[in-house]
Amino acid sequence: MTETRAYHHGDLRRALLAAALEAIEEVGPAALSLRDLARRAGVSHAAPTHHFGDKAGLLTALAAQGFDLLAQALIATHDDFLEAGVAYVDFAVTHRAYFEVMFRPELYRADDPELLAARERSGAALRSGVAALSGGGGPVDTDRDALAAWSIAHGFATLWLAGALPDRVGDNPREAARAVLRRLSA
Amino acid sequence: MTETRAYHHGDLRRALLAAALEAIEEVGPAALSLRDLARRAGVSHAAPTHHFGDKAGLLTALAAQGFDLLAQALIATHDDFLEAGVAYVDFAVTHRAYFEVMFRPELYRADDPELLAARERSGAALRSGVAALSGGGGPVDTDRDALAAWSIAHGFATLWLAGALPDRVGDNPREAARAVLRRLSA
DNA sequence: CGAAGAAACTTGTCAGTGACAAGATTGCGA
DNA sequence: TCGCAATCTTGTCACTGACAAGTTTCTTCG
Repeated sequence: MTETRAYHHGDLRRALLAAALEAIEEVGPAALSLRDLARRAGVSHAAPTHHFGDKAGLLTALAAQGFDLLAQALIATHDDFLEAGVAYVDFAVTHRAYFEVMFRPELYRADDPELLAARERSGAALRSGVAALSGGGGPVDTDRDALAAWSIAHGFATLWLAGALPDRVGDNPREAARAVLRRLSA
Repeated sequence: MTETRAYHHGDLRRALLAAALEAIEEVGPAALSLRDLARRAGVSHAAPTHHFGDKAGLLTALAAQGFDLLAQALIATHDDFLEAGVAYVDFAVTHRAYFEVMFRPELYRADDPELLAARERSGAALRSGVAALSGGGGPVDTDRDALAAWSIAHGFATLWLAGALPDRVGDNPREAARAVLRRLSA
């Protein structure tokens, strides 16, 4: 296992994405440096260009991958509203780097087809969970309910990540999120 | 009224903050360039340093001013929960540049005393509005209710700003926010 | 009034960055 | 095995934030 292999890294694209996740967790998506990623991967400063074109290209790939992972996490809750909300917050905290890129469309190409498809998959999974909640009879407005659910989960997640919440909320995001999300289903 | 006055702009600090608000609305807070602000204000590229030290200093001042404006907007709703929520969303949409900086603490000095004080004023105004809602008797948990209210308003606001919401939500943020916020008070 | 010192701003410079062009190396299919 | 395409490198440019040092204006105080 040689330490440095000249030319043909073998899996540079994947290595760069992994390095990007690390770097974003350290300095945030805005301060991300392509040259730093190249250094982390042990390649020259221009190597990333070949795989992603530019910085926005790399972040587009990351965002698409993130929406895909989020969709999977939501689907795994099997249309349980509360669990879907908790999973949403859990995803944001556990995959912070993904989440921070996903909702910053000015950093990537929001019209990328692959990304749009993955984004739609998460949206569908979310609505599906909400539809299960409001099945209890009476006139329901799934669209509005889904928007409310998405808002409360997304708001809690972003406030948590921004460190804006007071200490008394505790250090367990899943538990705290569950308590907050319950206010909506009550 | 001379067009260019050498030395002593007169109100450069304010001019730079105003230029920053403009620039952030155009390119976002991350892509903000101090040199661009200097050009907009008609001064040399190093002039901003004297007033703010560095980029983080400028954004700290902006964030503090933003929290102050938000607190005023919330206080003006006189402890009406729904109106406070609508005002929160309205602030985010109307003062997009402020809002985008305020909740990106990695961009500024989050331990700045003036900023902390302004932030605490908004927090108090928010809790005050929620306390008014839950005054209807029964066991109440104002902390948790305030967190839920903050989450849903903040989530809706950030999703709106990120352009993540589907078209069918419409183009009137106040109206759409009111419908969503009502799901919490019901 | 006027001089000293502080405040405000400028010019000059440096390392780091993203993007691009052009060239070198390697793997793969005909 | 030969040629070509994919992969990666070296070199370069304009731009940026930060800092150092100098210049101009304002203010305060003798």
